[in-house]
Amino acid sequence: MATMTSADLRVHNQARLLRAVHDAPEPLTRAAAARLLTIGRNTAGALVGELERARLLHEIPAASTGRGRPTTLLVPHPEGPLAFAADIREDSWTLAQIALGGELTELESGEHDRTPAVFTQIREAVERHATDRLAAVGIAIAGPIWDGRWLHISHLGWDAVDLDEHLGDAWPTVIGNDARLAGLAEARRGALRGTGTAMHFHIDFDIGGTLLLAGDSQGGAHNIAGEFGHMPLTGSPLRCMCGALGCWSLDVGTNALMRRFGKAPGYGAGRELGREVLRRAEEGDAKAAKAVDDNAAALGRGLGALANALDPEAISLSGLGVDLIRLRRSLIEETCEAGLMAFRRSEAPPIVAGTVGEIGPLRGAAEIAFDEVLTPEWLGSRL
Amino acid sequence: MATMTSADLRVHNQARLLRAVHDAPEPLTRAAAARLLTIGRNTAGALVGELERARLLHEIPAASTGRGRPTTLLVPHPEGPLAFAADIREDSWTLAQIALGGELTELESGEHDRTPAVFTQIREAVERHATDRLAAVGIAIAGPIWDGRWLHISHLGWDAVDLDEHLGDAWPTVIGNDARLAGLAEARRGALRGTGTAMHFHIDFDIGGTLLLAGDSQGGAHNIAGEFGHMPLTGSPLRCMCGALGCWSLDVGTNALMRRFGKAPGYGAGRELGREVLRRAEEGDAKAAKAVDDNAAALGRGLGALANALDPEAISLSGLGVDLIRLRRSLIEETCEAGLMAFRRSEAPPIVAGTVGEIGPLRGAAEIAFDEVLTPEWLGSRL
DNA sequence: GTTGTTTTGTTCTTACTGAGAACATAACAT
DNA sequence: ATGTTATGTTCTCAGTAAGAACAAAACAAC
Repeated sequence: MATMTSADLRVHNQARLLRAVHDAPEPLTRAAAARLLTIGRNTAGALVGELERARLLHEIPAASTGRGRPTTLLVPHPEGPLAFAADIREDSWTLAQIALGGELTELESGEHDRTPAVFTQIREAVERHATDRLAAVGIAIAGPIWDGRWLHISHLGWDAVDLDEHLGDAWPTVIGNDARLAGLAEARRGALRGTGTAMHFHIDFDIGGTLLLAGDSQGGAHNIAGEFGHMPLTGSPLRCMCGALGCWSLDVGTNALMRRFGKAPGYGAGRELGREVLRRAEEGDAKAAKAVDDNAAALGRGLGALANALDPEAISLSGLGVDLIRLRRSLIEETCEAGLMAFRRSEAPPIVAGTVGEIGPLRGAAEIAFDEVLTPEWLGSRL
Repeated sequence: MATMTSADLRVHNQARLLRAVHDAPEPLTRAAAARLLTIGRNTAGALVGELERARLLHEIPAASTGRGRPTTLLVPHPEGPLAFAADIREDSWTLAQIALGGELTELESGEHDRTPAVFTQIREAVERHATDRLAAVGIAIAGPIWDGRWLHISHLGWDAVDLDEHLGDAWPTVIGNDARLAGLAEARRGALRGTGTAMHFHIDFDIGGTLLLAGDSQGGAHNIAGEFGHMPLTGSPLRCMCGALGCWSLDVGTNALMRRFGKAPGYGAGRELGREVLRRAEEGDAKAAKAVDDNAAALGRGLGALANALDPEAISLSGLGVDLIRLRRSLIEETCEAGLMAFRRSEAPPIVAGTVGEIGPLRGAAEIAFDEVLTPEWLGSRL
């Protein structure tokens, strides 16, 4: 609960208004915004007027919906702030531009050589596209990031890469784990919208996720929470490359599928094989089907355990998880239920596929970038 | 972010002030409170004045500490609101009265027959002691409580006891799981004070806990989060009485100790045996020592897994956990570290004994009761 | 013992906020 | 053409916290 003076009040309400516009699934009218924030029409008019003059919001005539004087639609200002979001995958990257409200435009993409030089590539791409409107940059990457600075990405051989050496400070830059950001995207604009407590899991080579509380991804002490894949939830006897024993990720994800077919669980190289296993399972190949079964069962078992601990309203999945729901929904639900405490079974959390899709990490990166902007502090300096 | 008018501002700041007084480890002076809330001395004077007139705060001369005009100490008003807190254990209960700031006075205690009749006993005890000052009642009990209403306490044979049938509505009443409330007490007034992200585990017959974010215990969708003991973290092959398989609680806690000595893991009956095992282990009995070793190792293993997932700043333990830290600190730390992802090991979260002690659940119950009071809504109605 | 220093309390003014009432306006319905 | 409905606009008003200036109460230094 921050300090609040009568002058801060205005900025506070303007931040609420901008947040409402940004979060709304469809453009908000000025009248609807006033109702949503429970402020008077006069106050709404004053707030919007100042935000328009600050080139943050723009009003356009709204199509009339019935009786009553027509109102205006609140849309991002044509000269308003933009966020850039980058998604770094195992050998490629994408840069996109996002406006207030979430409109996303892809700017550029490329390949990289699996070294931290990718950050230079991205920085240069940002510089190519940057204008005065660029307010913040968000980056999604697969791997843990200690305190937003130290990268520990075992499959790229990055041990403790110092981001401060690779990112410029020309723009406020925030970075997050791809699984966390995919979850954040679902919570803000996808399947988990409106939930109080929810969980998201992104299944790729391994499994990562995030606890979402009221639309916010929980970062923990070092902004490195969410490594649910590195809990021993399925009794695997194997040692994980993270250093611990029996991690859930050894049984769920593309690596787990690959291991079934005698391939070393390399990262980045085996995504095609993973897809192939799914395809063969769909076509009736028994060995592939068994591998998918085991993957789904291990997924369900872990979800049940985590639901006991964290009591989510809903659980969403992205990446391979979407395929697993499509192919093995009932198996996942049964194993999840078996792992739930008995009294929870009658109201088990729904397990749903994410609706944001492949661009989840990119969207999530845009969200954390805009979170830097939609603050009373930033707003106060802009007005 | 709630609606805020210039009139709400006053109540908002008064709530902040009362919260500061309640949370402060030592009585706050008016001048210190003004600095803490970063409000002017004039504003502080006005706020305190109104709170004094509303019989919420009282000012007494403060001992002077050096130069400068003497200030006043902000203490609870002699006619101010009180919370009652009850702690229900397996065969006994305690009722206490708590004032703003946390001063706790035990009122009454008794035994019960392990049926929901205990709630009638407590209600009658509350009525015996209630005055106009009683503002809210908080209850701690060992077992999950669905949506604050349905109790599922297997060791008492309570399947879905409806609290609404057993608690009156004469006072606002809130109820919480004892492990969660012990954790809340540590976060507000104990070893976890000031942490952003922390975890607490209460080890009794089994193990329960809570995730604490900025001093708040996370309840989940049905206020029933925190059943970390019912995750399969240690690879136990046994079925748990919760209905799931391989729960952590099968390896940690008094029940786990008892099982080692051929006793059925009953609840409530075996606490003495648990203490006896600890005593014998301290005296050098090999079998007892091994049982304690296994308990501590299983504890550490689970803590490591959970630290990977939730990235706590610190972990505190209560109940049997305090003894385990005393007797087997290094074993717990080693097994925890072995379960951590390698890159986390250099900055593993400290594992500390709770400092609130046995009355943790009672203190936590008082906190949730006062949380009902220290809101802008309650305050607004009182002023 | 006098004087200066430091900290806090008190008073008054001021800039600013959002609410509310009254009225104006622009659509649709009859 | 007239009434209804929802929204925009203008003005007044009660209320907030900040800031400046001053008063008061303690200690420190000489």
